[in-house]
Amino acid sequence: MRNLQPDQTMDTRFRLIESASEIFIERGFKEAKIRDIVEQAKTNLAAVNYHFGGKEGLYAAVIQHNAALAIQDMSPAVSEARAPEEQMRLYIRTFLKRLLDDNIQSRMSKLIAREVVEPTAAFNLVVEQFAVPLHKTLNGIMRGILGPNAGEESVRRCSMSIIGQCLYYQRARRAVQRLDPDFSYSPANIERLADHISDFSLGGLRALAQRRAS
Amino acid sequence: MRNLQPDQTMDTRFRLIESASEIFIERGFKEAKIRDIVEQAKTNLAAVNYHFGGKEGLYAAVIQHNAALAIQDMSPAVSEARAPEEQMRLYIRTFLKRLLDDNIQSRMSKLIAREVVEPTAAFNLVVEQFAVPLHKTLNGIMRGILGPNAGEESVRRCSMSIIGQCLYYQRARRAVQRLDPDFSYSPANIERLADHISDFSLGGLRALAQRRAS
DNA sequence: TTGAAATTCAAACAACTGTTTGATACAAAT
DNA sequence: ATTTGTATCAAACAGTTGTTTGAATTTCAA
Repeated sequence: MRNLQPDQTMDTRFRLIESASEIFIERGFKEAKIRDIVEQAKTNLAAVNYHFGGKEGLYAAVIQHNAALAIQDMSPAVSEARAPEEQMRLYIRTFLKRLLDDNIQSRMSKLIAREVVEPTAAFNLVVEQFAVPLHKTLNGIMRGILGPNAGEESVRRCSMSIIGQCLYYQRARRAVQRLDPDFSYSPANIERLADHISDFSLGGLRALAQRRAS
Repeated sequence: MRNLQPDQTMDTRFRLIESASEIFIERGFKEAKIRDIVEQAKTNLAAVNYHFGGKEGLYAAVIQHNAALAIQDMSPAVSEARAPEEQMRLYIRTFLKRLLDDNIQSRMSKLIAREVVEPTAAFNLVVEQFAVPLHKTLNGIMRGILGPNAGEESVRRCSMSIIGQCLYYQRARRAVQRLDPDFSYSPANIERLADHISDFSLGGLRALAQRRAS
């Protein structure tokens, strides 16, 4: 049974979750090797099975841990800004930053992105609990721009057009670097990229809204 | 040494390349198991090493073989249509179809898409020889719509916005199905999806072109 | 037909990787 | 101090997977 005193036990658990978070995010569930995780956590190979029952248990703990860290500001994009156009800009900037920066707060977004593109046993949990709400938020913003007459189908496809653009820059990093040698993943350039995706998408949305109006 | 007569040798080589094409495309290089490939090819485990020198050699042969099959109509989008807007529609429809249909002709596009998202040892070859030309074609179309005053950077980002949308529907299939239960990967719906991406992107491009003009 | 080269095959090999084991160390409680 | 439960560790285990081996078979030219 688990012991919550601040002793070595908790330290090992914590160190394991920390290094596992990094390695799962970097390489994905299948390619992440337990031996690499325990080495980085400065503990023994058997520790994963002892504390988490196995690799899958560790992965579940990683999701739970990072969900708790991110839950506070998971969807901050909507409430603050007023016009849906500004909500969208904020949503895109926030999402893209999380996919591409190094913050601990952003880990859950990266885990979700992984599950979306290469599902594991935790797919249903992660999508149901995190991806669906995020998507619903974006759908709401899309509807705000497209207007009340837009069909649900059109709304969802616009959301996916935006998500798709953002994910591309995360998943296809090496190809991006080759196809656009000037491109940099610096914070400043990520801002500029978010602006491009926002401008591009806003143009697309307005065109769709207009077409529907005619 | 290789013998080109139409005997059992060539049959085995051919069957191996065929089943390997399917399995590499379906699961990716790392997850494709030689034992599955040889079983589907109805031959022995050692055949891969005998005929191709190893898994990597087989993968290289798969790329070469499918490149030869697709080379004839790799970039047919540009020449036929006149207006760049129509070129773009055709490009998107063709690319999306190839990513999502079951044609043998489309295999090379799927292999390229895999390399873009999860590079293997063949990344440089594949990107240099196939992805770069495809991208240049699309860049040309983008420039046709954006006008001569658009910066190279803007052109490239628009290309990537389009590619990103298309790749999303291929790579995130399971998430798409969950987030949009009505969505179907039927040929008819793929056409409609291509229309959406085209409309959305055309709106974005026109907005960018206009902003530049002002 | 015969013999050499090419091909196929079952088996073994070797490296990798998640899991289990049994011994040891440590902590807190009686 | 002894006991008990917890934690750590090195080692072994078991399954998977790419590769190699050596014998058997087939092919084909002389």
